[in-house]
Amino acid sequence: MEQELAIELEQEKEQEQTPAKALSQDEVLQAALKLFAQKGYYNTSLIDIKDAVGLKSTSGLQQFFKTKQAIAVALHEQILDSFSISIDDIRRRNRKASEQLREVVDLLFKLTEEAPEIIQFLLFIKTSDFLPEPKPLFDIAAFNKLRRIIQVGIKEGEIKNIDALLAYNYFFGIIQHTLSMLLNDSLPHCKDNYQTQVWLVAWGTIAKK
Amino acid sequence: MEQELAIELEQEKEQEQTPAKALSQDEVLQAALKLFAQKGYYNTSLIDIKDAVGLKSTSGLQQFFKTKQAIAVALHEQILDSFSISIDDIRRRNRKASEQLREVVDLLFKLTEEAPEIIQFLLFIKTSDFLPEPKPLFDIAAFNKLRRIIQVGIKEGEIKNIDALLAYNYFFGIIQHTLSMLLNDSLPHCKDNYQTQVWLVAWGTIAKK
DNA sequence: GTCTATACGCCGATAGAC
DNA sequence: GTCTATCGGCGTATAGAC
Repeated sequence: MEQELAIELEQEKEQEQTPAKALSQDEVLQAALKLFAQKGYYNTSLIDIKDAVGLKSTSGLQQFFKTKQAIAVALHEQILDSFSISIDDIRRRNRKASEQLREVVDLLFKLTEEAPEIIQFLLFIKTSDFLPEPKPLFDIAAFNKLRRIIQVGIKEGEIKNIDALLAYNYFFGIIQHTLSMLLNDSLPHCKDNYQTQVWLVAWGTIAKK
Repeated sequence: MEQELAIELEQEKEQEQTPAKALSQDEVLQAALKLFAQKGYYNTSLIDIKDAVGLKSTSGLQQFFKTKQAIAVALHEQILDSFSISIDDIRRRNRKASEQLREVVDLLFKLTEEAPEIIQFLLFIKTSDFLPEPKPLFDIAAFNKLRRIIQVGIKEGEIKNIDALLAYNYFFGIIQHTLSMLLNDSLPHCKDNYQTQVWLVAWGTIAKK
């Protein structure tokens, strides 16, 4: 009896390779992010998520998030907010639109290398999968900040005097498509090469000649 | 008795407002296309589809397609094939890469106006939703034909001497992003305006100056 | 041959007891 | 936090009505 109990405790100890703490909300989000990015929202079940964080039952997730949808929504907000903050930071540290956009592009490429799931989620997740009605572009803070950069660039004479939305479209159309191909392994990953080259072309579509 | 029969025949006749036939495979595909484009693959149930084609039971769909997945696959093939054929036609009728690409762009804009579901499906559906393993880009005939146009353009000196994949990336990055915004109503629909303007910018990224 | 009604099996999300 | 139970929805299979 006592032995059996000891063994059970032993096993329990081994399971908790994570030293002491139980489980943090952020671990759940991180695990979900990976899974959503890999397999998509609908192909990811709560069972997958609970496995990824080493829980025995999906019920354990409920302390953090009531529903699977709530996980995706939280993730979405967190990533967009974080990106938005990065943009603020970039705008603070640089004055010219060209510099700001260059840093944004650098950030996106860096993330694509180091945390592809984030880019996957940021650019290619269909929010309609987990949001009742997809948020219009203009309600997204990060988008508006990028547009702002372009508007200022136009006013300051750095960027061609065209509709800011069109300019956004040209510039980020190229960037986004490039990232997409990188994520697919359709383009080889010698990043330093592209990064400058792609930047030059994208900037060339909107720069005042 | 005879009267009843007569009435029944009468009713039957009225039901068949579609002259004679009951339900065609293409009707199913068309209905599914609309639904998939609107709500996505997973948010569309067979019940939605059967409602859309006016059936009383989902079983009626099985005469055409064994499974829901089979519907999506058939749709995917049909659209890609049709697009591929259009490209062949365009290549036959034009000799210069610039003319060919211009016509491809015109076609895409036209479809975006007249049959947005097709563009939605063509450009923005995640094939991994219904294909066990997503087809690599290089196995898609239409993609390779577009790339071919660019390769020839490079050889003939029309297009800058850069990697054909990168050129594809620049050109269609802009086009695709534009179509995406049109589908979202993020860009107003005064197409004649954009179409030429967007084309010029996209072509400018790859044209030999 | 074309469609309906019904039923089965499965899985996922959620709630409650322990 | 875990386990168990429930509930609902979906895709699919079958048998039969017209």
